[in-house]
Amino acid sequence: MSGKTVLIVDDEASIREMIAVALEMADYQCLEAADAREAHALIVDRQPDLILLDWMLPGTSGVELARRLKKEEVTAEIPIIMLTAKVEEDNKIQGLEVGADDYITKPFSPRELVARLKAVLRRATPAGVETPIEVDGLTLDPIGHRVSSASGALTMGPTEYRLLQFFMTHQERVYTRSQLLDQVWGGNVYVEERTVDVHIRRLRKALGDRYDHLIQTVRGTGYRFSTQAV
Amino acid sequence: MSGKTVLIVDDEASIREMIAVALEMADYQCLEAADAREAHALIVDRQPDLILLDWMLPGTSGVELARRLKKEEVTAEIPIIMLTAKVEEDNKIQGLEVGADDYITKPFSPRELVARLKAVLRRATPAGVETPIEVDGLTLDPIGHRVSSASGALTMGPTEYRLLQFFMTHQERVYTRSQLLDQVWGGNVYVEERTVDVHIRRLRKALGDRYDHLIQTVRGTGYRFSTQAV
DNA sequence: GAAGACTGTCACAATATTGTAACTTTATCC
DNA sequence: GGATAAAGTTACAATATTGTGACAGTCTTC
Repeated sequence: MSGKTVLIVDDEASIREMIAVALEMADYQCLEAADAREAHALIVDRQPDLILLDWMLPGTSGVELARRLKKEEVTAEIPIIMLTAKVEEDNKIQGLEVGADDYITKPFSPRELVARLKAVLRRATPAGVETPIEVDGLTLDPIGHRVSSASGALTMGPTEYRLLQFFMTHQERVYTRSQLLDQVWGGNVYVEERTVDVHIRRLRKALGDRYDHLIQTVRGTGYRFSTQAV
Repeated sequence: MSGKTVLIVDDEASIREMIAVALEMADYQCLEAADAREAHALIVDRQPDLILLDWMLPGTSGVELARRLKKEEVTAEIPIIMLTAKVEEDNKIQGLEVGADDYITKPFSPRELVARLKAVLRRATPAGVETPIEVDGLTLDPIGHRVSSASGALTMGPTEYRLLQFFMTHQERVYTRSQLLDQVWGGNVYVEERTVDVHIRRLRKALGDRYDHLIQTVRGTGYRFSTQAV
């Protein structure tokens, strides 16, 4: 249910597959890329929660890719774990500079990989997730799993809650129905796009007259959470 | 059964493991962290009863970490024992300032470690844990191991008591079934998640109509103890 | 060693949530 | 202004989640 998405970037298919199998057993969803280009496309498209990046890559090196990713706004906050044959001090320093969050030296056990990965994700998430988010008196408290306004608590279904949480952490940006299905429903569900509309409707209803204008329709595209008038 | 949770923060895995083995034999549950970040994540996540902190840490020093922890509300009352190669007066003063509760100089015997640790825990517990907790007339008295309301004593099984105690010391926060199993049943038991539901039911029943609303169901997630209406 | 309390699990009941289809309303384009 | 596409709404059946009572095994207590 909490299935985070992990992007595996390595040029050896066998290694990718080995990792993917291990991660899927631990309920992570996997994406695979063999080089920097593929990686980049998948990141933009699927917005993984974590990137497993091989130190050596054909063309651009892993370090170089990491550096590029950390510079871009979209990808800057995605944690990166470097896979390296042998961490040398030099590498480590270079890696830390570009912002890798952890290192794993090959060969490694699946158990270790999953453990490290959990640790990194745990470290990475709290900042954003544990703090209550407030907009115009509408507050979402992720710790208590509550939404409230001045006039009291708002009740809504789990999906509406997740939808609102996603929107409040990604304000002022339009998402297509398909992106919302990916982000809120989680990767590989087979659900009609119009279903999003229905949940948007339910969310608006739960928010009430006072706040339903925050969920804005962008005709022909999707929806947006915005504090600015349409 | 009284298994307290101890967080070991040291960058050397071998030392961590040595300590962990010693503590586990003495019926403590151990968590391990190699650096300040991991430590922080684990503290937030698992809320240990005591922290064993190495003086020297990569990046942030142990002293610095201790200072930070003592400042934060969540962690301020968790006792800290510093591990140092050799306590010099200078260190000691610095350490006392940041609020470490004891020092142990490496190398130390497991026996000594456990003894010191017990002493610190004995000293530390009264403040936080032995004080009765009261909510809306419902009182849990950890010393007498009793729960009472205006209309008299409430009886419940041991598990229900621990569950209530956990909830009353962690109010307004949602816990998943798996987290409750970790926290209330204790780390490594293999029990069905639905068992939590049954004990929640028993606890609610024991609390009676007057108080059972304090245990709230958060559909799709878990349970929460809250004085606020749903 | 028997009575009683406590636990964990199961099966079934009670609810809440979900996705979809069908229908209505609103915006857009010519 | 009418045709057409897109989004809003509602109702409903299917599904998922939680509540509840019962039961057998285990541990306590006297």
